[in-house]
This record gives sequence, C-alpha cells and structure tokens, in this order.
Amino acid sequence: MINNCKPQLDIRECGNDLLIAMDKSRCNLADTLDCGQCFRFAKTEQGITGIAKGRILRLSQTDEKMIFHNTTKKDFDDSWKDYFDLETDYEAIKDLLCSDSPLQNAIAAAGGIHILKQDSFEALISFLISQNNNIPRIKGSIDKLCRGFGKKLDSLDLVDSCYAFPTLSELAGVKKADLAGLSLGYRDDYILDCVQKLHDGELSLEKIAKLPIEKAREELRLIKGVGPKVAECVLLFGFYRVEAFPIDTWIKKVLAAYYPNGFPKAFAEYAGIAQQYLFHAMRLGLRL
DNA sequence: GTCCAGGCCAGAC
DNA sequence: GTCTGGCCTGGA
Repeated sequence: MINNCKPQLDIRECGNDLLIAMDKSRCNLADTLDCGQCFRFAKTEQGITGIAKGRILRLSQTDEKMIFHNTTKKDFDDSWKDYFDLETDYEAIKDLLCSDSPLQNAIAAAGGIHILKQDSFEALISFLISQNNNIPRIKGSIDKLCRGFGKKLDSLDLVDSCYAFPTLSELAGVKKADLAGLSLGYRDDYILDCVQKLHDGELSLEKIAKLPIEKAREELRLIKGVGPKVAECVLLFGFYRVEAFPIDTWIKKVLAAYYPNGFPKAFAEYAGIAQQYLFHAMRLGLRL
C-alpha cells in the first residue's frame, strides 16, 4: 500500500489557455493519449486534439509545462484534472514498481503515462470494437459511430466537424442495418447485445462500478463479445480499476520473456498501471 | 497472395 | 477444462 501524497499543481491562466507546470516524466500527454487506452485523440500540427466528456480539447506540451488551450481554471478543476488523473501520486507508485528491473526500464521510457478516467460506456463499446483489430481501423469505426449517433459539437477553429461519443439512449434501439458501413465486421452483434442489455436494465454500469472487481468482471463477461481481455480493459480504462491487468499479444510476450513465473504479486494493486508502462515500452521495441 | 492486428465464440474432445 | 477453427477488414 502506498501513501498517496496528492501532487500539488502549479496552474497559471494565460489568455484563453491554462498552463500547468509539469515535467514530461511526471505526465506525458502524447504518450498518455497514444498508448491505446483511448481512441479519440490525434496529433495535429499544433499539438493534440481530441474529444472527451462531450467536449473538444486541444492540448500541447513542452518539456516543463502542459497547455490546455481555450480552457478555464474551472473547466480544469471540474473535469480535466480528474480525467487526466493528475491528483494521484504516480511518483510513489513508480518508486514501488521500480524495484523490478524490467519495470524500471519500462518506466524510464514510458513513465509519463497516466490512466485516464474515461466514461465507462464509451470504454466498453470502444474495447468491444478493439478485439482482433488494429488501431487505425478501431479509430475509424468509433469516429463513424460518433458521426452517426453522437451529438454534433461546436468545432471552433477545426476544419472537420466533431461529434461526441453517443450515449446509451442515443444508441438504444439501434439495428444491425444502422451499423452497416462502420467497418465493424462481426463485432456489430456485440454492440447490439451490449446496448440491448444495458438499455433493458439487465446490466447496469452504475452497479458494476460499485462491485468488487471479481463480480464486476463476471457481470461484464455476460455481454456477448466481452472475454477476459476486453473485460480487463473496460475495468482498467472505463472504471479506473488500476488492479485490472489486460493481457494482449504484447503483454503475453512480456510475460513470457520477463515473468515466466507470473507477474509479481507485490504489484497486484497497481498491475494495470505497470501493464501500461510495459505495453508502451514493448510497442517502442525496447529491450527490458 | 498471405499474414496479422490490443480476441471471442462455438463446437469438439 | 482445454484446444481449435472461423470470423470482418484493411494495411504491410
């Protein structure tokens, strides 16, 4: 157990922008938004642009500060501080994980990653789509889903129009034919089953959020298309259960190469965070 | 052309 | 309970 010491944030308003003093090793926005946990952010010439919480967010980061463009301190305090998990003491967690050599190396390369506190419905639908799939296509399918069913957002200076991720009620009653053209392949049935079970009240994400992790896992697995990997992803990225440990092809390689006797139990409480460091480092092609 | 990408399901043993 | 083939699709 780690004594979580809430990090102090040095926040400054500058015109329409909000500047937060932050070393990239403490929180790296590019890595955080491009490590496979979310699918709605993209690099642009100015920085990073994406959609979360039904709003368009434009970000950039230098070595010593992150910049939330067109953002008020209230927006930040009400939404983004929590979304980017900026009040968790990652340095203490990394100190613990660094006692392990492969993790120490992974953290040196990817230690700026934070776990985002995403909407659970969005995460569930997104990771249903993610199975046996590649990231560009996942992003394309999700974008089309948003354009087809989500609320249109004021796009300010952006060329493309932007759409929020559809809510459960916006997707309720959707038919298989409505999903044609989203490049979902056989995954369309999974989404239909998921939306139907949630809309009928057979399952409730609010209830799942309050369950012990074992029980939450079982409930999620009742949805067609949710197997072990997808369930762990939804728990970790949609419910902020940082003890969840998704095992994908990359992590399988990590476990085989560096943890033949299993992942250390000492890290169980933060296994999901460790997983992200290892996953990102493997994708970078590093030797740990 | 083949392979595979952040898997899961159904059926066979 | 464990293992295997099939599944949509697009890019390397």
